[in-house]
Amino acid sequence: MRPLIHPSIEDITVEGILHALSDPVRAAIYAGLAGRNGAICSNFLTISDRSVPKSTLSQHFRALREAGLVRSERRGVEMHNTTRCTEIEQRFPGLIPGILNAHKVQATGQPRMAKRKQTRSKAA
Amino acid sequence: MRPLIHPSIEDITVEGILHALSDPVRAAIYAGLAGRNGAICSNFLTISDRSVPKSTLSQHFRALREAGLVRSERRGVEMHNTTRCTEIEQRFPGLIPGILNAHKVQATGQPRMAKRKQTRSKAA
DNA sequence: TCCCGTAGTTCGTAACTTACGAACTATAGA
DNA sequence: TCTATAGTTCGTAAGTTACGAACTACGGGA
Repeated sequence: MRPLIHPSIEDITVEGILHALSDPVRAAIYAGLAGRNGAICSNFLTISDRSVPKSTLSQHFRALREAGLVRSERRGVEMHNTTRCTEIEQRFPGLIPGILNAHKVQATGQPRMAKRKQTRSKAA
Repeated sequence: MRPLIHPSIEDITVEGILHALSDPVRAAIYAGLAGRNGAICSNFLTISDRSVPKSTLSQHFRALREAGLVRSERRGVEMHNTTRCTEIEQRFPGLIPGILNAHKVQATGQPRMAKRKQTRSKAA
């Protein structure tokens, strides 16, 4: 089994991060990891009411890891994953919060359709 | 020639935005558009010291447009393109600035490698 | 009105990427 | 050692992307 690849902070690219998080499953996994403080892969076999095959899940974790978003560590038979958001925040301030917030807005449908609440922007 | 497709603001997705901007050429085009206030496609036939074929460029503009990032308008024989960042900022606050800033950080190699300039953060 | 030049689009195809099942490796515990 | 659990890798089918060639759209003469 080939060793886990974790890019050093200065090798992390914006393109890599955006690409990794442009997939809805990976974005959900990442948001899930950021919510708790770490989790094992199999916690995400079901995510957003959708079941994800084990092999696909493994590839998604690899993508997140190699983009530098996640740190994975073997603990016995399990793989423990945590986000690297503190590091990334230092290198690219505002990037991850902006993305996570946008995903949240989209999921909860906030500005979406402006449910008769509409921050009273020029009531025209 | 099929008509230009501009998604309405509530149909714009985070995944779409991230995917569109995860391509270095598209990210550069978008940053270029955000810098000036609008430009025509052929302004980007050369970008980041790299020449981009016309057909590829056209596809990139289509991708940006259909992700909701750019508005294109025919003006005579040219296509005038502007970013939709004000709209997007309302729906996904902080997303676009975070991404643009991250690209800038990466391009100017700020935290990256800390070229002996290093904003004198704890001189250790 | 016709013709030409410029700006951008579409089509076809070759190259690349992704998803997932089957078969595998790694570890813990009995 | 045997078994169960957790995750990885491989092969392949399906999807996506890049780019040249051929096209459409528009403006400006003559």
